[in-house]
Amino acid sequence: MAQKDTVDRILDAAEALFAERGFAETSLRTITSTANVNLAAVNYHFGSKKSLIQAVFVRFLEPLADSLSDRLDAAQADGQELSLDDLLSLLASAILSAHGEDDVNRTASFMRLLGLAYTQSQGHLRDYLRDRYGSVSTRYVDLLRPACPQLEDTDLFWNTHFALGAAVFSLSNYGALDAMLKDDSGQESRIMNVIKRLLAFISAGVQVSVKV
Amino acid sequence: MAQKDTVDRILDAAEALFAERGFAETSLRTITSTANVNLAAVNYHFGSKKSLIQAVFVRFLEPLADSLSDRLDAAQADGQELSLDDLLSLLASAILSAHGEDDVNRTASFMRLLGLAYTQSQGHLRDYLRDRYGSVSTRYVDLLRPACPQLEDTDLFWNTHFALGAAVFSLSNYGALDAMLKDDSGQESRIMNVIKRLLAFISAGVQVSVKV
DNA sequence: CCTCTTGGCAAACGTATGTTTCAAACATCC
DNA sequence: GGATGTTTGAAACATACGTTTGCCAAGAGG
Repeated sequence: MAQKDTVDRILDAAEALFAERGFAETSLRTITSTANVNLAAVNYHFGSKKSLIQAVFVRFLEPLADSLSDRLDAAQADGQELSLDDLLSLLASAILSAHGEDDVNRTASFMRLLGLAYTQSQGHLRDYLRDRYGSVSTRYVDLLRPACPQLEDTDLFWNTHFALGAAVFSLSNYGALDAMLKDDSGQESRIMNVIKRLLAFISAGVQVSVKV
Repeated sequence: MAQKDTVDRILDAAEALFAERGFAETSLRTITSTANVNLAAVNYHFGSKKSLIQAVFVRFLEPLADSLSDRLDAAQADGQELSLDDLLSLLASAILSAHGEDDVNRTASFMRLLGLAYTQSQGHLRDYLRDRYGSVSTRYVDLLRPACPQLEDTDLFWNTHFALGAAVFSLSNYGALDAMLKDDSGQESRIMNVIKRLLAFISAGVQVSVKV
């Protein structure tokens, strides 16, 4: 099982380092020496750095997409409609459970990666993720529509992206923000409470309809 | 005035390229050849790439900070309290006017930079900006408190960061989102309308209080 | 006229990066 | 147990980067 070991050690190291410093700022040498594997192992097992980046995302998104699909199946089985808050907490718990609730830091660091995937150019990643996970996300958004009957499609489009921004930004900078809060007020936050706040914020914002 | 020309050409090129591709992904060679100046000019005029990055931010933030201060002065002169919506649209118009409303693209691309400053590690930038513009931002947040009397300090802290995330994310990806919307619905957005939507979204979300 | 400063230019420097190579070690199967 | 295919290891490769250097042109001041 030497191979699986090596591959996973590389993925672990890459995931943590990418989340911490970004893609371009993380060299293969840093990754391989953190993972205690030979430099050439990355190109041997993954082919290139680009493919490594994609593999990191796939390893996280695959269970998430499955978990989200399962929960949607279960929730839709009753036949009754899902409310906005149902849908939001369903998504939140799918994300949290995708790799065990215990490892909340991993979730936070994945949110950071998600943010990076958007902000850092990495066009190849965006395209790759879209055509691999587009159907799940479309299914989710389609459920949002009847949950917010007062919204036009354009309202829904922008509101969901505002919400996505709030989530990605705040969770991906959770570490820095928590430190800032502690500086200012001496208090410390717990990530579950922040997620609760975030869901409330999003829920209120998403329902806003704007006539232009 | 050969110098000012060179300095500004570098700043223009750097601003656009950084916004488009990020800091690490933009080389000095790309910047200088876009700006039609010699490679050594960057290190001659700015000292280093780090200082160039800072200079790009200062060139944008300085007028913005001034414009925001002025507007706050003017608004506070009447003596009457500022509502949340007053404060939000005041900030929005300060940002838009900081470099002329005509060049909305420049504002969008600056939002992208702002997002990068958060997500890309660039610790030096974060510290530098904080101690240079911390006082203006503190002043603004202090006005937010009485405008949302029902909020605890912790509510306000997280809600403002959620709002910041929504703004930075959506505006900095405005180009991509607009294209996506057009693909989906054939419609096209105008950025002023999106800003209007964003303000409504934020206004609703910020006022949410959460008991934990 | 000479000197000194400022800005620009081409070339080079040193380093770090992603990738490739090739031989050695290892595992697997007949 | 030897042959075969797979995985590691150390080294090299080619390239791209930020930065530095040394020289030249133009202008200012005495």
